[in-house]
Amino acid sequence: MEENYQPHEIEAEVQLRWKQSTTFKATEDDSREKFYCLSMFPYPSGRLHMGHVRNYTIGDVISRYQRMQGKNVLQPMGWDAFGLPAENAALKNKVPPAKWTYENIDYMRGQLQRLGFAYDWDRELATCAPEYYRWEQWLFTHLYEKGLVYKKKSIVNWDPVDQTVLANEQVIDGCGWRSGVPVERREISQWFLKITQYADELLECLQTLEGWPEQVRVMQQNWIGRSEGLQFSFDVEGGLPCMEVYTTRPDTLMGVSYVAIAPEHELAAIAAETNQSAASFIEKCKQRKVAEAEINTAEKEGVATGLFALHPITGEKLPIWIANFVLIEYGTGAVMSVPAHDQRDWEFATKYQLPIRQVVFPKDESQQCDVSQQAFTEKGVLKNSAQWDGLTSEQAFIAISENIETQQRGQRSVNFRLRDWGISRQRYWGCPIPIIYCEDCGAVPVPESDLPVCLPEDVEVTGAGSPLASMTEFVDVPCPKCGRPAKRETDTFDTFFESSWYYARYCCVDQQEGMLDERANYWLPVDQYIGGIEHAVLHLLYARFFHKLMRDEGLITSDEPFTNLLTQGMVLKDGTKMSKSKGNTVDPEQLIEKFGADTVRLFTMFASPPDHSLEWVDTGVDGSARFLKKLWRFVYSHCESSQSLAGINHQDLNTEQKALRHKIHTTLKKVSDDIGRRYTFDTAIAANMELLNELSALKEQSAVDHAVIREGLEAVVLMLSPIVPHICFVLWEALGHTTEIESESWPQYDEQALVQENIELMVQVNGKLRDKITVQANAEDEVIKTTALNSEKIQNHINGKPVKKIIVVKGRLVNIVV
RNA sequence: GCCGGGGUGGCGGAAUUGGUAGACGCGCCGGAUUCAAAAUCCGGUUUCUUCGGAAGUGCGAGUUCGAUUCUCGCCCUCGGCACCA
Repeated sequence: MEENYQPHEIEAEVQLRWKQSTTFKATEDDSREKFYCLSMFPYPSGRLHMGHVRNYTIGDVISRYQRMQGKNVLQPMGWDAFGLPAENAALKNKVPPAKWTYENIDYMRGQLQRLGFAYDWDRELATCAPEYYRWEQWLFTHLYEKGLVYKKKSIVNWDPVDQTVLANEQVIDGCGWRSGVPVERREISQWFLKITQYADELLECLQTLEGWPEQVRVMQQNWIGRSEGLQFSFDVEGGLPCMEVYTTRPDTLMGVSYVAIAPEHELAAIAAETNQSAASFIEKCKQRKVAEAEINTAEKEGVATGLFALHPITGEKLPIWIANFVLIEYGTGAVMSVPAHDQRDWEFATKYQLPIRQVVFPKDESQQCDVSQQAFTEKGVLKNSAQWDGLTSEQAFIAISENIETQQRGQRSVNFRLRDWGISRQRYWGCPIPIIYCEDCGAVPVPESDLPVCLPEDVEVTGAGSPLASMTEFVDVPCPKCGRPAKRETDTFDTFFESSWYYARYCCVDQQEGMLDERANYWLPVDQYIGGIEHAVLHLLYARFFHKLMRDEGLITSDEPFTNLLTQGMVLKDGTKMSKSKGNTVDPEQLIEKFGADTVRLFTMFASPPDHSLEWVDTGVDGSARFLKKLWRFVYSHCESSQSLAGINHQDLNTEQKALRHKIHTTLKKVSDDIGRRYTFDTAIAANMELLNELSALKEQSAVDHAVIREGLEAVVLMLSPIVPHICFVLWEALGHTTEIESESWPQYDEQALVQENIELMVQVNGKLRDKITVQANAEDEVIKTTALNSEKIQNHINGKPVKKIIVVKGRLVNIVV
């Protein structure tokens, strides 16, 4: 063993040993409990950032700990390789996206390997490889046959110069981020996946995900947005088609004073034929942007159509208004407006002087309620509501709904905020949608035998639209049905498509005959998933949806993909998120070069618990490096010592030795809980630092001293091995072991060493700490009370006052109340 | 606006079930070693103090023998969602 810690030498050497021994290769084994630990795979952007390092270190610590628990652990890694940055880089550097991506993957794989993560690299996958994406094309065609896929027109941001759809984030001040020209709202035909058909199950299963953070479950719940209400129709004057509305407050039906429709509603178009102001208002709304934030801040505006709807109970004529706040996508695109009981309706009514009719009043009559100031949106008791007067909102919900149902005018129904998932992207670097358009046969899915539809990789990206559209060798194909000339779809899948099922593919990455095989059922569901909170809704919802699609395709048996979810906090510097644009990034590679991988791993785990944000402090890294040096030198001097090594018989130890063993085993107990249950790696590390401090405080004078210190050092090395695996690998061998530390079990604490003869108790007077006493661990309460009262300091604080009560908390404290 | 985190020394943070507030680390101060420096080691480090103590976990109340922890009302901050009828 070298006298000084040389991280770079030992890390390279240990990594080679792991590779030679195929230590982390995972194989299905029914005789052992499996543990599938997965960190969200990276986009190959070029180099790792600190967020990656933190994410993957957390996963690695959990994986290595579970391995020491005797579990059969799978920890894979791969690449979320399709996406827009590759096209941007291509434009900038004149490199094809495929080349750029594969080079980045090679570089970043090297970085991950230098960090020593215990991945089974045989299962590595990249989503841009045809062997991978062919199976999602296959699934898509199956979903098409099942009717879970459809094509419809939807409104998008269209950049007229770049000839492409832009994401909302790419529209800056209403203009394309690169072209700088105003974007248009354009209706484009796109493919959709019927995620709404799974809305109920996606919502219900959230309750079973007890291993997920409450925050993420709530976010998904809100996103799915289930509501119960009544859908019914208004007759419209003049023989026009009747108008469907949806409301969650049927109890307010008698307070309706107008009806509002979306500018895209069919009645709006009818009105526009004769009403010039309606026509120009609809035109104005078309100009507005798609970005929802813009819509929200826009002032409520509308125009009367001149048309009238008839109230389903009273027959009263209600004006129909076109309003910019009514969304065509939600419900029926039309709402019954009750200004007295809905704040939006109230604002609109106030602006256009429409009547405000209060029909619900507070249950508590003393409660203030003035609908001329604002809407009263709470539930209450009905008045001004004909036969329903006196009913509560809850009773009226049922009674009024039943009335409408009896009239056969509508029915109670459930609505979701969730909309179907638009998966078409007019972009090049993605998975081709396996569809062929034939003039006679329409949209025809590519037959299974013709899959995969490979994306041509050697292309020139110009920035104007997708290069696929102009590649006749890609586009021109015979129709699979009739054989006549047809055109291939040139849109690609949203890249969330690839990331929705990669976790399953890792289980059987070499399977060439099918999407998944029986090995997926061995490993799934993922026992521990780790990633950023930014994926709380999109990725984690799509993956749950895909899991159910694959289940219903008969590919897997479980209902949910991820049993436990850990959302790691952001890496901050100077109080804000590390990012290139802010110029406050820290390059992990430079840190590894300076300190070695173990120090970087140690610091990222030590600085804060994984689910909190991590404040990066450069000098903090020095502390972690110092600790590892200290550990190394301690083991070195221990091993160089000429002291012989005795056996340990706890009963025969002296007080100091017993105290040290007590520290060793309480630390073992605490760290097992910190790493195994709490995932607070920071406190686990702190406890080991404390233990090492105490071990080094003992002046070694005997073979038994030497043995107790040896026991402590071995415990520290084993406990830290999931966090800093390289140094622990070497120290374990230095401590005389001939087997690799990766085959060791997690150390167990010795109950006998936890027992103490004497314990220290806090003594409080009126809840304030005044003294400490030492008593026998098994002392009776009476003895403890007497000892506490005998203390001189305590007597000073009691100061002759009568003692009212003495509270003894076993093993902790005594509180004397005077 | 709604939902969810969070607010503790100079700094990152600990205190797991209501029971020693400030573990561990950084920084700083003092000392040892050194020709000197780096590195290393030892000691100190919440504030105030008449050196007896006193106060102290965003602010204000409350429950309790005892509150960083529980309840109520505020303030600040971070994150998410947002015209969803």
